[in-house]
Amino acid sequence: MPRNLKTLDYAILGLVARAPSTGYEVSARLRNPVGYYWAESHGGVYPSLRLLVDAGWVTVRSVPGPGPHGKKVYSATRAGRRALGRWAASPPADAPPRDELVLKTSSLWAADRDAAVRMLEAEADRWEKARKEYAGIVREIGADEPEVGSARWCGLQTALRGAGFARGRRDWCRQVARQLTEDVTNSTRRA
Amino acid sequence: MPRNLKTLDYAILGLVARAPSTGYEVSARLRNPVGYYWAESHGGVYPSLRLLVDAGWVTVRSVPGPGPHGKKVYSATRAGRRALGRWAASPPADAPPRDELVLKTSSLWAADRDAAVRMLEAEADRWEKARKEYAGIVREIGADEPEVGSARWCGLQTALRGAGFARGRRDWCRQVARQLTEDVTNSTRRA
DNA sequence: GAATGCATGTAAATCGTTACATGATTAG
DNA sequence: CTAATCATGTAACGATTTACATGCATTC
Repeated sequence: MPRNLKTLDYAILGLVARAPSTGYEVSARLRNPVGYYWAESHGGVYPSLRLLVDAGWVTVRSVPGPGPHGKKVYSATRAGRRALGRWAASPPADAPPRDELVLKTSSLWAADRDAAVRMLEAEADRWEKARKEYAGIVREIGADEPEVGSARWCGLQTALRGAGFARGRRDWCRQVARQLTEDVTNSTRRA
Repeated sequence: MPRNLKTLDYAILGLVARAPSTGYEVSARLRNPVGYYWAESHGGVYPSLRLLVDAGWVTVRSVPGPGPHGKKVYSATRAGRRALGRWAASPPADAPPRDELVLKTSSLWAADRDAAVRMLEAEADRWEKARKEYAGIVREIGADEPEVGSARWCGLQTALRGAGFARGRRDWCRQVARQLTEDVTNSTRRA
């Protein structure tokens, strides 16, 4: 067996299992929509596709196309779809959380009060924008009333989670900022 | 100037700015509580501390202690605290989201229905546990009514965010699982 | 006296990003 | 005819993790 599979490999397998694609298309979908919940750059795409082919989970079909290397369309095999399903239903690893905003918040006591408030308000705006974007996707997919358990329904669920996350974060930013501003007002009045 | 600073460097600066610590203590706090929002392993701690000292943001004091290297206590300088504050109030980079659970959910259409439901319910339980843990921290810090803008107040805000995140995720897992089970029931009845 | 915890540090391996290199096709 | 897009791939660099290596102090 070759190197063991990384999360990116399964992300790519999931894409070609939904629809046969070229590596280029995989890269594009990896940015959007996959990038919303699993962002990774394109560097590993072609090696990963080769690996999936070696594992027998994906097949390639070379067709004439642009560029010096032609064009290759990748599709998932039945074994690939089964492997994808097994992986998807297996418990996710404790995701290493990497939340720079929260980390920064934990050191905000060392910052200038106004600068902190400005940062938090800007973040609140950012997440409100993100929330709207997710809500749009939810409306779009939801309009079709996709069958429960279908691929589109899965996409709807992930967008719903995105919207919930963005809303929660927006509200949190606003609350933290409000406390900071109200405290400034009180101190000024008291002084 | 040496290599430019990484997020880990600021995380460590934030720790020694709160309280003078040894590298070992920094490692421990990096797991808990920092690990809740910025998990990273200990490999880079000592190089990072050296870097912070070189930058003039942290000072070392060697004291006799266990081990072949003795013991070194690191503290932040005033310049270090100012740098920390500037960093904390600067807008966070678009964090590349890495949410394995959501990624898996997007491929759940390929999975066995029961296995999917089991996974989601297990995740819901996990996040309910996490939520309780965060709620306990919130109660603990909140009991002191820390001054707005203080270091402890910042810790309270991060714990509140953790609790909100865990609650949102728990509810989402439950909803997705419920839809999946109810659909199975309907199909069975109809059949 | 054995295990655990404190304490420092390094090295190798892996993982991921960015930049590079090439070139056909299509739209303006 | 020029720019953008489609398309494949590699190489170098940087960041992270894991494993290693050492040894004092304390508790059981």
